[in-house]
Amino acid sequence: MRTRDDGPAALVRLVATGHAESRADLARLSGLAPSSVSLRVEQLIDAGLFAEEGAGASRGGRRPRRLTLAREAGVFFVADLGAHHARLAVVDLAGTPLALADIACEISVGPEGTFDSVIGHLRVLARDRGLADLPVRGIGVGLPGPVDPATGQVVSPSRMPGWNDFPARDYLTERAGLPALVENDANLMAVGEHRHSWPGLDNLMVLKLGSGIGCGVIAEGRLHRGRGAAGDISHVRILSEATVDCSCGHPDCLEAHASGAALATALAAQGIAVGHPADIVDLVTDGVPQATSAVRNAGRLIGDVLTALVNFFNPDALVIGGSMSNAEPLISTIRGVIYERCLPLATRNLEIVTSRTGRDASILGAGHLLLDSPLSNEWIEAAVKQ
Amino acid sequence: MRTRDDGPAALVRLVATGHAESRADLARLSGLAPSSVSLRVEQLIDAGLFAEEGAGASRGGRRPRRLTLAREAGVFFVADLGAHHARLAVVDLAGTPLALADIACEISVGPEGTFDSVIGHLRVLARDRGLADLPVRGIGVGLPGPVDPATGQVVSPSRMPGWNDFPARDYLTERAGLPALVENDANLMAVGEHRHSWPGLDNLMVLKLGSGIGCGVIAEGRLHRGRGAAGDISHVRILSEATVDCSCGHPDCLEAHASGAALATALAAQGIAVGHPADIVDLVTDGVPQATSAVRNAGRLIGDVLTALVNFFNPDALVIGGSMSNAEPLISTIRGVIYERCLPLATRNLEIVTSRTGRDASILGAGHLLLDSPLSNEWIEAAVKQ
DNA sequence: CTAACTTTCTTCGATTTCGAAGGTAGTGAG
DNA sequence: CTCACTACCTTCGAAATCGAAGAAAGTTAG
Repeated sequence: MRTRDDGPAALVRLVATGHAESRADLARLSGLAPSSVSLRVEQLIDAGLFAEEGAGASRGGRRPRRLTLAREAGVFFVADLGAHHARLAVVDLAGTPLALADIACEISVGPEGTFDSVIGHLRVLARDRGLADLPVRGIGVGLPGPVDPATGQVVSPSRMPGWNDFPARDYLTERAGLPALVENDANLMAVGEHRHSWPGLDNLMVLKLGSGIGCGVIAEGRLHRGRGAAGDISHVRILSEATVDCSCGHPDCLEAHASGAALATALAAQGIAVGHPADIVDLVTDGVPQATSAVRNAGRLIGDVLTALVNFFNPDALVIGGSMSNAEPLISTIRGVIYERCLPLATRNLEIVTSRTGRDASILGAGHLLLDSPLSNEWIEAAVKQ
Repeated sequence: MRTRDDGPAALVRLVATGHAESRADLARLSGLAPSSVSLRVEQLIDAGLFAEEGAGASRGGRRPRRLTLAREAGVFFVADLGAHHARLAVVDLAGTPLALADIACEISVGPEGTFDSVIGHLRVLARDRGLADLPVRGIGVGLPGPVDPATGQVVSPSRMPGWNDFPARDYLTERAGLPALVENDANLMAVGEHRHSWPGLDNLMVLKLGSGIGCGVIAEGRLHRGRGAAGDISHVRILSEATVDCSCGHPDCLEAHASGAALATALAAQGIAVGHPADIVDLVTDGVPQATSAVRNAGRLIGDVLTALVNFFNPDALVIGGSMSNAEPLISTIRGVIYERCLPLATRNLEIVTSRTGRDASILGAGHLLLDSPLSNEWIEAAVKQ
C-alpha cells in the first residue's frame, strides 16, 4: 500500500514547500535514514533539480548546507481564467511566480480558442522574460466552473457557453504537450491559501466573493472535490422578500441575491452605476449608504448559509477572498452572523479572516497541485535516472 | 514521508478487509514485490496472525493458497453507548462480531462508572463465549456526543451530564490496559457503513435519525472529524410557525423540531403516547395520520437543511440509519426535497438510501477504526518481531 | 583558548527489498 | 491425453536502505 509520497519526488516536495532546508531536515521529515537522504540528494543535485546554496543558520551545532531548488529544475505554466480575463504566470516548482501577465480573454469563445490562446501567450511570456531555456514540467489551468476530477471534463458550467462536457484536461495535455491539470478556480484558491498562509490548519473553507460566489474546501489537509461540484454554495435557496430568479432555473439562490453581480444590478436599479464588483468596494469605502446597506444585506444572507456549513464541516478557518473581500462591512456582518448562530464548539477555535495570500492565491495553488500530482512523480523519477 | 501504510500492518489490513485473499493479491494491492510479500506473510503466519486455509478459486492458473486472519490473531473490545443503553461486542480484527450483548447503562452516572461497568461486562462477555484465550488488541467506544480527536476528550456534550472535558481516551487506555479509541457514535456508524456496504464510494454522509439527529462524514475515503464537532447538523436554525427552544439555548434548531424526541413530544401533545422513537415508526406503519403527518413535516425540515450540505459537500451517497430510518414517508420526503432543490450536478449520481449495514454499523466501524489506527501498527510489529 | 556539547553529514557493513527467472499447479483447446 | 497457456509462489543474486559509528563544523561555558 505504498502511498503516494515515496521516492525522490517526496524530497523535492519537502524542499519546494520550504519545509526542509537541509539533509537533516529531509531525514527528519521524510522518515528515511540520514544515509539514504544523502544518497538521494546527491542524485537530485546531479540531475540538476537541487542546488547547494551556502550554509544555513546553526541550531547549536554544525551549520547545515542549505538545499534549494535549482533554477534549471524547471517551471510550470499556470493560468487562472475568468469570464473576460485571464491571469497567466510562469512559476517555479514551489509555485512562486517568475513572470506574471494579465490578458483579455473571453471564455465564451469556447474551449479550443481559449486554451490555444492561453498556451500561446504563456510561451511568449516565458520567452520574453528569459525563461525559455528552462524545462516546462507541466501546465495548470483554473476555470470558473465545475470540473470532474475523474475525467478532467467541464460539467454543467453555468457561465461558460460551449464548454459543457469538454474534455479540458485531455485537450490541454495534447495541445501543450505537457502534463496538464484543470481545476475549478475556487479550488485552486483554496489550495493556494492553505499552503501559503495556513499550512498548519487542516480544515479550511475558502470563500471567493467576486461577481459570483465560489468556495473551495480543504478537508484533512487535502482538497475536497466530491464529484466536481464540492464547495458549491451559490445555489442554496435563501429567504427574502423579493423573489429573484437565478440562472440555474431555481428562484432565490444565494448567488442571485448576494453575489457581486447581483449587488451591481440592485445598485443600478437605484441609479448607481457599477461596472465591476470591485467598484462596489470603493462605494462602500466612500461611505455611499445604499452600497453599505446592500453589502450588509448580502453579508447576512451569506452568513446565514454558512452557519449550517460551519456546524457541519467544523473548519479551523474560514478564509474570505475575491474582489469583494475588501468590503469591511461584508466581512464583519458574516462574522457576526456566524459567531451568533453557530455552535460554540464550532466557533471556539474558528478564525474568520480575509485572504492573506492575495490575488495570486490561485496561481500558487495551481503550482502546488501540479507538484503534488502523480504526474510530477514521473518526470522527477525520469530526471533522476538520467 | 513514509505515510502510514507501510510495514506488516498494511498486509494485515488488506486481509482483514477482504481486499486480499492470497499472496498474489497482496503483491498487487500493496505495491510490494511478490518475493517480499512471501517473506512477510511467512513471518505473519509464524507470529500467529495469518492462517493458510486451503485453496481459493482459480483465475485460469494455479489456485491461490487462501490467507485468512488466524483465530489467535486476537479480538477487539467494542461498545456503542446510548443515553440509557449500551451495545457491547467482542469482534475479530476484521470487525466482525464474535459475541454481542445489550445492557442497560445510564450514561448520566458519569464517565468513570460507565466505563468501568462497560469494561467489566466486556470481560465477562468474552469469558462466557469462550474467547478468554484470545489476546485483546484494543478497545473502542462510541459516545453520543462530540469527542475532540486531538485529545480524546469529550467536549460540550448536550446530553451527557458530568462528561464535559473528561479525558475519555486516556481513562479508557489506563483502566482497560489496552490501546483505546473513543469516537462519536455517528462517526463510528459512518465508518461502518462506508467499509461494510459502500467501499467504492469515497464521499459519504451518514445520517443517524433516532431520538436525536447525528451525522458522520466520510471525505475522500476517510472519516472527517474537524475539531470534533464535524457532522453536526442538529443545531441548524430552521423556519417554522411555532417557536421551540432547543437545549443548546438557541430557538428553532432542527433537532428541536425534527428529532425522534421532538416528534414524540409533539404526538404526546395530541394525546398519542410514545415511549421510544421506534414506536413512531410503528404508528406510521399502522397508518396513524397524525404520526405520518408529523414524520412528513420532519422530513421536509431535514431535507431543507440537507440541500445546502449536499450542494456543498457533493457526496456520492447519503445513507440514512438510526431507529427512525424505517419510517418510509420520512425517507421519501427527504429524498424528494433534495432531488427537487439541489443542483443537478450534485444529485446526478447521488444515492439516497437507508442503511444497508443495519444496527451493527457502529460496532463494525469501531473495529475498522481500531485496526486502521497507528495503535495497531505497534502491536502488529511487536508480534512479528517475536 | 580550551573542553564539552550539539548538530550535520558521511562511511561502511548488515539487512531488507527488489526483480528476473524458474518451479508449481492449475485451465482449456485440440 | 497432450500441449500451450495462465496464474501463483519461491529462489537467489543485485540493488537499495538502514543504522551505528564517526568525522566535520559549529556553539557555549568557564
